[in-house]
Amino acid sequence: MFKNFIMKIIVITGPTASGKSDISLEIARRLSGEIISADSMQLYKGLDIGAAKPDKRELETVPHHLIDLFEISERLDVFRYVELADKAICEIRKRGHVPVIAGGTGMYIRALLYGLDPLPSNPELRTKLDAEFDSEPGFEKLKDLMSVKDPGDFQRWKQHRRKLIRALEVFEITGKSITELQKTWKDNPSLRYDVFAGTLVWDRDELKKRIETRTDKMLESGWVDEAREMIKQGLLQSPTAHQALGYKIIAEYLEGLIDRETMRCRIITSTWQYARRQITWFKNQHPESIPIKMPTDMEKLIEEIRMAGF
RNA sequence: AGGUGAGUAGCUCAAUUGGUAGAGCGGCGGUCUCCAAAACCGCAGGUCGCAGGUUCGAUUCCUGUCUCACCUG
Repeated sequence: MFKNFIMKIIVITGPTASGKSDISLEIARRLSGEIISADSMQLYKGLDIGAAKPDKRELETVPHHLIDLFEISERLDVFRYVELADKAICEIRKRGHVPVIAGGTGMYIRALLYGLDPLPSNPELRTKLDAEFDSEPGFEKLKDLMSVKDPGDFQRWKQHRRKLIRALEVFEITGKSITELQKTWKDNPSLRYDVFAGTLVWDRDELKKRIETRTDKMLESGWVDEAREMIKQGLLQSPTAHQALGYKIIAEYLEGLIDRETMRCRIITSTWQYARRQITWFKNQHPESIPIKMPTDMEKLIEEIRMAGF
């Protein structure tokens, strides 16, 4: 029959504020592509300014996917993202268009490209485990439990509450250690797609400046009001969306605990720390990706992508 | 001008009844398979305001000096 036909996709990643949206929009426009967001927070409705979603004009220029799909009260995870992205890629290819994955959530992108081992999960069990162990005193109990039940994983993650809870979840379902069930990704990095992947790379000081400028822009365009509204809707208590950067800091400002300048500085600092983690991630977890020095020559980049068969 | 207090890591502050100093935050590096804009691990920074004195030895005591804050006039 047909050989396993591997679909071609383009992936543009990079740290926050590196210009992924602009670059991918341009690529999509030129190569009749459609954009799939790879951003854990853009999936949520209402986090518009804070998640730096593309604006109306950009959304009209090129079709976008995996944006505004869920309420902030919903729980999301990598597995769910991969399902959605796979589906979106399929549909775009059916239309004869090129999927352009654009985003900074490295874990989602790596999982999409290299796949996830079929580790089981059970939402009810997980909720129960979280309630029991995801706290300071719970962590102590968890360590005691895991050290006898699953010593291997305990050794591996003994200081990492969340990973230990996940290990316990898998252990409860399968009776096996999660470490045993996971193939190490680096031993067998086989791609699920035929991909052209680029990581946007900036000079550090440049990127810092961009983060500052963008933060100011976000604040000017009403981020505080957006945050007030989302907090009212329960953002801070939400299972996943509460992790979105900045909102917790803005909450402190709204409560009068810090002044506006302090808020601004703290947002910039935590955004920078996030960017650094992303840089580390993309540097070490994505052998498929080539660095794209920014600012880049768009013509040359498009040419390069065309040469790769798009 | 006089009085009081403070001057210790980039920042906020500990400690040493005299034996050359720690923490948090920040910075830097890293980990990462179902909360990842998360969570976790590691590392590097200090001539202890400056100048003298006492002492085997001072960041710690004494004197002077500078800076800052507050108080009095």
